[in-house]
Amino acid sequence: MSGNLNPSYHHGDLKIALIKAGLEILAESGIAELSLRKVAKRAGVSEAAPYRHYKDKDALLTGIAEQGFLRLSATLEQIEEAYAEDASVLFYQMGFAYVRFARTYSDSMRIMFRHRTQPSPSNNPSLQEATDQMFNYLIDLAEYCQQAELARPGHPLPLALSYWTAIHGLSMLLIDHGFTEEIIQGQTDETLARIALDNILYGWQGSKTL
Amino acid sequence: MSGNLNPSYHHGDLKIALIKAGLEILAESGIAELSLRKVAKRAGVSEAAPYRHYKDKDALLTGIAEQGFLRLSATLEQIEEAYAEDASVLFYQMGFAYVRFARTYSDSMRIMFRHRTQPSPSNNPSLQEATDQMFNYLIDLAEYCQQAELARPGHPLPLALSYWTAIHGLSMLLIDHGFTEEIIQGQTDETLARIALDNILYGWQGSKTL
DNA sequence: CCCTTAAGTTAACATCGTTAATATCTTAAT
DNA sequence: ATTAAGATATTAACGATGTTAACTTAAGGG
Repeated sequence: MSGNLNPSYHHGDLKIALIKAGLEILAESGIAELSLRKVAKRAGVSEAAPYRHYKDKDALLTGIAEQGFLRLSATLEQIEEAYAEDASVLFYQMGFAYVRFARTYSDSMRIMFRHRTQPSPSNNPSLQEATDQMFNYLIDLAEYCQQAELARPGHPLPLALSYWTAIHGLSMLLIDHGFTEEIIQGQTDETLARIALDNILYGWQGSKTL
Repeated sequence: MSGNLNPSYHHGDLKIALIKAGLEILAESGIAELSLRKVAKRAGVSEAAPYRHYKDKDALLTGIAEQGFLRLSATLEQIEEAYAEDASVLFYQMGFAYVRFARTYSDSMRIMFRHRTQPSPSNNPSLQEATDQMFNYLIDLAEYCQQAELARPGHPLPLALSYWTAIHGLSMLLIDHGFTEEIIQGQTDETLARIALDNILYGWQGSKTL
């Protein structure tokens, strides 16, 4: 109950400490350096210790992904609070924030949206919850825009879905070099985000009706 | 000049054969089994032979990615030819085809759009060319839709960019389990694609003006 | 106090990417 | 035709990684 006499045994909260160690390595050295062994060493345990808490590396990565979704949620929440008064500003700022998050924590993004052999939602309720929490800020956004008559009425889900696919696609193409110079022509992230966001709102027919 | 007396030496077109072997492994066993050593063995050479033709594994993967872009281009070309007469149908069918390609060749997609340490376009002209060729079918699509007055006039590039980000984002979220059941609610790929595509065309304001 | 069980350790295995040293084939100049 | 040079391939080895097996230690309830 009191302090651990032998600190190498019964770490106490190793499961959480491993995720923390993983995030530190990610921030300091990037995804290429993120091995189970290094995570274990940084957490101060032996290389096989993580297996008492995570089935395999994939399971630990899922834990890290969950943290990523929580941080992204927190970011979007801040944006929502900051710009709640003006739905139009909120619409653009939330998109910018998503792209900025992807740029800043690109390795986290890759882990959050990496391929998982075992479909996560069914097998991992807490990851599912974190994902849904993030998505709910997009639902909120859609509803704000409906109230401000920026978006058609009806179910907000298809609106949020469209928003996510577009801004997520842009983010991933940006961080993984999917664009060639011929395509982006030297334009900044924000300019590209504005193009995508304008289109979400007005569509290809867009300026015709404006 | 005549037949190779010793078939283990001077394979002849090993550079191409390695990509072919990689694609075979990808199709048969998936990305998890795609190691340089296995690729080499399947091509009938020793494990270090690939290094005469590719700087490292990443370089071979880039070659495989290039093939992926060429195949995707070919797919989009077929769609363009099949539905050229009706821009609206072409608009939707091209999106469906992109999503279907992602589903069918999901491992190829992950390699095509994986993170590259050295930004590919500058260092790899042929990959850049393959990417641009694919994107040009989206430019074509935008121009068709402009002619049919489905899209506003002006530069087609922002239109194609919006299209790509949205349909690419949807595809990646689909194949890497980015969606939870709460979000997609059991809807088919095509239904989800239709939602995204409707939005590209009409935007969030969409049905209000229709 | 002992005994079960959870949690951690060490050792080992197979696989992987990569490099060094070596061997073999091809080619072109002599 | 000979041979030197260069391209291409092989074998052997190294270090790192994910993972498992066998063993050890700590914690807590009867």
